[in-house]
Amino acid sequence: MIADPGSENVAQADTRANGAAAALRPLRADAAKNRERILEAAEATFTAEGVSAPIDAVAQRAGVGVGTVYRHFPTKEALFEAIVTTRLDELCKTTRELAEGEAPGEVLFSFLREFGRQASAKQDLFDAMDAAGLDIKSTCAASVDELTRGIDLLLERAKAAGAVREDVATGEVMALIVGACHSKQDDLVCQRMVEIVCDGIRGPTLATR
Amino acid sequence: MIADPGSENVAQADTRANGAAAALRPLRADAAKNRERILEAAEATFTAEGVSAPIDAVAQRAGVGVGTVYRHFPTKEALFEAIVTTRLDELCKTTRELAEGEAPGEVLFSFLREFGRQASAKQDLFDAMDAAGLDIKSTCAASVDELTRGIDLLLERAKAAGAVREDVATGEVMALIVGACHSKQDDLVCQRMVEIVCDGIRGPTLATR
DNA sequence: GACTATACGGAACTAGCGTTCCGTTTGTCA
DNA sequence: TGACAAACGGAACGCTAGTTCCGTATAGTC
Repeated sequence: MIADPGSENVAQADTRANGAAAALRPLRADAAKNRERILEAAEATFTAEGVSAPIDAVAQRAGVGVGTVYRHFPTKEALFEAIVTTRLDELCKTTRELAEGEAPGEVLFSFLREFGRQASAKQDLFDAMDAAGLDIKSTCAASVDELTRGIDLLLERAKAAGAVREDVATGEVMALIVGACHSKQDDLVCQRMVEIVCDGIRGPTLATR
Repeated sequence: MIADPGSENVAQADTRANGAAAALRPLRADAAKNRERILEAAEATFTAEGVSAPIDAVAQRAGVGVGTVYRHFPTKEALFEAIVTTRLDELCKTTRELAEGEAPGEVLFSFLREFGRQASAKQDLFDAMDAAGLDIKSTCAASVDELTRGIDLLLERAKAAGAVREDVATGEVMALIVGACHSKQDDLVCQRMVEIVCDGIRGPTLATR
């Protein structure tokens, strides 16, 4: 179940409606239901097959025609963004909730575990991060930026508490976690890799550097 | 310059020649030169643009027609494999050379640095590892397996010397390095990420675990 | 120099996928 | 219940990229 980023039951993406004047007209009941179905089907499809899955597959899973998909989302990219933005925003919320925690080191590490869990379960998240690194023009960029700021806060606090070495950057940590969880391995293996990364960014090791 | 994995100047891939009987006939001089050109162009193209670069781009860079490319390599995949196999085999050779080294810990880490350097410079290598994780039927799989065994040896020695914790697996290390270097960042950032991974697999940290 | 197997070039074919178009259906409201 | 705007379905279009085909060119040989 995916919530609209903005208000509900509003034909935000319907570019085929009568221009800008109709932009805020409420959706008809069947249209609202279909929009929801499409979002759910798209999430399931992209999660399972990655962003390269064809729109037809999404439409079929949602039980609608492709035309209906395009009525709600003007391009495939727009559909993708609607999903990923939601997911990124949820992760953002998690950083804000965690930021209040008392042990900044453990706060950071448990967030990174959650981040890894999501990146490994949802192929599309990885794809989104990937795309964000390549071209910034995507609408997801705003959400990625906000998430980056959220993680940055957790990281700075952990550094201040001495739980993490000073010389790691937020982008590096994000790239490491996402990269680790990209090679579709067992969830267990992903968890272990995340732990290795966490250990890597802790304070100095016993071994000679 | 890419060497053929097997013998030289042999029409190994020319499926359009007169069947199996002609399989080992020496290539004509111009054909041998073109084959070499195609391999070089393909390496440059895939390195720069990833595996999704069209065959036309390779042909154009090589200064030949697409038909000529297909005369030498029956599919795009075959061309890709010819290149990646060569690169993987070189990395394998590196593991064997390093295996003789005296400080197993440093041996492993310097190999991982080299591995990361290659993965970050050559997008195609990443793609190859990616594909290998998904479907094993590819011919690259043999080379990936051999490389895995080579790294496994280095890792076991490093463990035996106490330079690396016992609970990391070869596949994890490989996935971490490749993953870290995938998100096309600066070379410098990649190096830093590799160092973080190296630290992560060293012995226990000073921080509480 | 002539002959032939080998190799070449690139137009044409094929397949997949994003997107559009338009005739048909349906929810909503008077 | 009838009218109409809103929404639907899916065939059709256009583009990209992999692969094939065949007429032409040429290296190698006698």
